[in-house]
Amino acid sequence: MEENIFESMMVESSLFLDKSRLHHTYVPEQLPHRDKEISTIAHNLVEALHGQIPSNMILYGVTGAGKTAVTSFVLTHLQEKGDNIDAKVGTYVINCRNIDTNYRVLALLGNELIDDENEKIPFTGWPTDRVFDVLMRRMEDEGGVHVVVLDEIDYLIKKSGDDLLYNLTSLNGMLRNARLSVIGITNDLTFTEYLDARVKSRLGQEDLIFSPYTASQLQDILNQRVDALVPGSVSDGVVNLCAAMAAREHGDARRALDLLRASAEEAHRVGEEKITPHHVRLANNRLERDQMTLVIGDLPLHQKLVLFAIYAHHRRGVKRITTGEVYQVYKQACRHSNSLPLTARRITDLISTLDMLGMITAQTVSRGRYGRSKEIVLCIPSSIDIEQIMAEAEPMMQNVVNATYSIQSTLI
DNA sequence: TGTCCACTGGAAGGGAGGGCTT
DNA sequence: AAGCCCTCCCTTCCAGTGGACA
Repeated sequence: MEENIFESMMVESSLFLDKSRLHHTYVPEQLPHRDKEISTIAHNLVEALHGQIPSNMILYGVTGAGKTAVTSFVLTHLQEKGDNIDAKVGTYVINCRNIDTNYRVLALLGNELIDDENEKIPFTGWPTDRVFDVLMRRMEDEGGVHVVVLDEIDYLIKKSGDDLLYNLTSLNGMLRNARLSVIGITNDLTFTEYLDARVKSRLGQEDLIFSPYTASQLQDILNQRVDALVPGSVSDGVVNLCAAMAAREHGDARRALDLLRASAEEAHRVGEEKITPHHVRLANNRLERDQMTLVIGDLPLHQKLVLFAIYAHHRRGVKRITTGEVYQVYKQACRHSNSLPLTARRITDLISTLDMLGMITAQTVSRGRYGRSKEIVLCIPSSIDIEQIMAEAEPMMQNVVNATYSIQSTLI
C-alpha cells in the first residue's frame, strides 16, 4: 500500500510544542498587566458567592485589549470557587457578533439551562415573549446567580435595539429564587448612545475601561507564551518585532500572538529551525492577505459588485469616489453579470457595510452646490488582487471584470 | 441670504424562507 | 393545513442636511 500523504507531515518536526497556547482564545494561568481589571471585576462578582446580586457592568476597550480574556479568566475562577463552596453560579458568554438577535440570545441562554434535547427551544418559530418566559422559569428552577456576558454587545444593540437589555436588566425584579447579572463588552465607547436612559443607568452601574497594551506589555505577554515553541527556535528581536507591530495596530494582543504563531509557521514552511524577523514580516503580510481574501471571497454577489465598482474607479486613479459614481459603475457591472441592480438606497447600506469591514473608508461630506454624498477611499492594500479573489469565489465576476475594462479601454 | 444639489439614513413594510402550534 | 412567529434582504417614501453658488 502506498504511504499515506499525511505520514511524512506527521513525523516532520514542527517548531510548536503546544500551538494552542499561541491562540488568542487560550486563557493562561496569568494575565500580565491586567491585575487592576481582574480585581475590579472579581470584587464585583464576589457578591454572587454571597448570594447577592453583582452590579451590571460595561467593559470598554479596543480589540485585543484583553477584555474577553480577563472576563473568561475571572468567570473560570468564580465558577471554581462556587463549586467549592456549593454556591450556585451559572456563567454564560455570548458573542453578539454571531448571536445578534434578541430571540437567539434568549434561546441560547434558555438552552444552556437545560440538558434534555426534547426541551430545547427551537432556533425559530416561537414568539420571543414565550422564549423569555421559559428562560425566566428555568432560571428560577435552577436558582443561584447567573452571570451573562454579552461580548461585542454593540452589534446586538445596533441591530436589534435595547429591548433585550431592558428585559434582562429588569428580570431581577421578577425573580424570587435566582439572580441575574449582565456584563456587556464592547470596543465602541459611544455605544450607550443607542440605549434608552433606563437601560443605560441599569446596565452601566459599573464601567471599566481597558487601555490598549503598550509594546513592552505585549512583549511580556509574548514572552509568557513563547514556551509554546521549541526552545532556542526564536531568535533575538522576534518577540520585540511582533510586539512593536501589534502595538502599532492599537496594542492588539490578539494580533501579537497571531504574528508569533504565523512567524513560526513561515519559518517551518521553508524548513528553517530558527524564527527570524524576516519571518515575522512575511507572516505580517500573509495575515493581512489571508484575512482580506477570506472576507472578499465571502461577500454576497451585490456586495462584490459594489466593491468592484469602487475598485474600478480607484484603478483609474480616482481616489475619492462618491456614492453616485459607484452606483453608475455598479449598474453597468450588474448588466455584465446578468443581475438586476438593487436600489440606490440599498447601495448606501452596502457601502456602509464595506466601511465597517475595513475595506473602504466612507466619510459623509458636503460639496455644497454639488450636494451631499459619501467620499469613499479604498483601503485594501495594492498587494491584494481583488479581481482575482472575486473571480475565484464567483466565476461570473470574471465576465464583469473583462467587460468593464474592455469598455473603459475603448473609451480611452 | 436663500436656494438647491445629491445624497443620507430612518421608518415602514413586503415577501420569501425557516419553523412552530393547533 | 392554516395560522402564527422570526429573520433576512430588499424596496419605497421621505425628511433632513452642509455648504457652494447666485
